[in-house]
Amino acid sequence: MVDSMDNKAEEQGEGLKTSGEPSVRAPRRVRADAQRNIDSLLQSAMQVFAVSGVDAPVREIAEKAGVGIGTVYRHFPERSDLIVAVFRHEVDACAAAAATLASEYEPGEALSRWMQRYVDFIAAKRGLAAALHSGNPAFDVLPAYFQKHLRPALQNLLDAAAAEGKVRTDVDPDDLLMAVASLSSFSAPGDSQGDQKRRMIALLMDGLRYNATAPQ
Amino acid sequence: MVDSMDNKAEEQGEGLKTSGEPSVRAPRRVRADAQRNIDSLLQSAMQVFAVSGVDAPVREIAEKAGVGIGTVYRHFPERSDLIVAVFRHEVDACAAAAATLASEYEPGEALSRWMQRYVDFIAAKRGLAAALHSGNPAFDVLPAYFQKHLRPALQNLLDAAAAEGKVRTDVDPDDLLMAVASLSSFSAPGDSQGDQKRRMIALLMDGLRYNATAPQ
DNA sequence: ATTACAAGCGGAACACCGCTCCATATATAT
DNA sequence: ATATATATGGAGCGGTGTTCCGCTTGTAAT
Repeated sequence: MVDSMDNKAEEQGEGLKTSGEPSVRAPRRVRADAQRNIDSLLQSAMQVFAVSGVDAPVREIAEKAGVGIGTVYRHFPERSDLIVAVFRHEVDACAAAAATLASEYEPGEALSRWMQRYVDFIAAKRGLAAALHSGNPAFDVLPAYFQKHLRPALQNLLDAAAAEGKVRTDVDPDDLLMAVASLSSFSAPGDSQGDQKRRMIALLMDGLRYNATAPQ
Repeated sequence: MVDSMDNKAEEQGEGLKTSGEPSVRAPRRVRADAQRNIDSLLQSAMQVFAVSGVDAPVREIAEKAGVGIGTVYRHFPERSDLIVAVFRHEVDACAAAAATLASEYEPGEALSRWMQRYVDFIAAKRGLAAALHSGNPAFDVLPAYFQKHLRPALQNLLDAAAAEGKVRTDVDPDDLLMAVASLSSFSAPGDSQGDQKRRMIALLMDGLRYNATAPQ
């Protein structure tokens, strides 16, 4: 019952910014108007979640997208499905940013910039992280998705930077992702502006550069 | 409006297991039957939260306690007040365990056992930790309460252990509390039984013993 | 172009939630 | 025994997630 949501429309949610492929596979899977509504819903959900948090009412999202409630539940049978879909979408965007940055900057700089991108991503997902650990089994699949997509992205950046001797070669991307995510959560009481977090993450990045093979 | 909940009944919730004092201060503050209901509510809430998580409906708690919904809201004006009260209660219990253990075991052993107690406490509060970071300002007071009560408890254990040279003297109790709590959250996907967590915490404790002044 | 129909749609309705309100009941001081 | 401040219970309110189903529409075969 939980696993039976594979052929859902979530994967079809292209066209938001990375509409590379026309998203056609099987002969006419989803109707054009339906696809339009799905895109619109993901757009609206992303914005509403960002503003009002993941507890925002479904009706609000439906209204903003200009569709009825029934339409929402046709494509996302449960509220959590919408959340998961948005989360995946943003993970994809963050992973895609790695390739973009790698082509625009030299390896060390690309790595730095992507880490900042990643930190922003985690920070923005504060409310969602709470939902993640709320015991709802619907979110159990997210950590795996998280790791599966973000790990290779970071791996590439690390390899490129390591090839130039900018960073060490013995760091596990998973550890780095987890460590940064972990540091980004659990803020101390007096850390109002997140300064402590920033410092801790900066330190972590310095540790990454420690003992690199060559200064240049 | 948020700050005006000071003279609430939460503090009166004695008699659960540590009914040392009769909890009388001002001449007849709460009626006896009311006190009984408050205790019963805290008991029920603790059990229900443990079983069904902090999202459990208030009606269920009221029913289990054998009181009406109105009674719940008389003593705990908002749902979050009940959660806060239960949380404080369990923090108190955990802090109290420090003194008990200190009197029953030698310092090193007492410290070890209390850390295990603390880990259990954090693990059990998984759902609550999610609520904690959900942005609800009602929970803003909890980290302070957490630190204020648990810190001295741990400090005493550390001092006693340090006096016997069992542990280092340069560890900040807050850092230790935060580190363990942080490690207990954010479980990795493949860490089903929490083995990784246990290992990481054990390592942390070893670090605590590293460079202690004397082997005996 | 017409047609047939699966796919999609909207929103009333339902169950359940947190919370309010107030007529009623009761513990306590006198 | 009486007075009254205090406490109680639950119907009811507004809001939520989710279901259901009659109606609409895109699509493909004709």
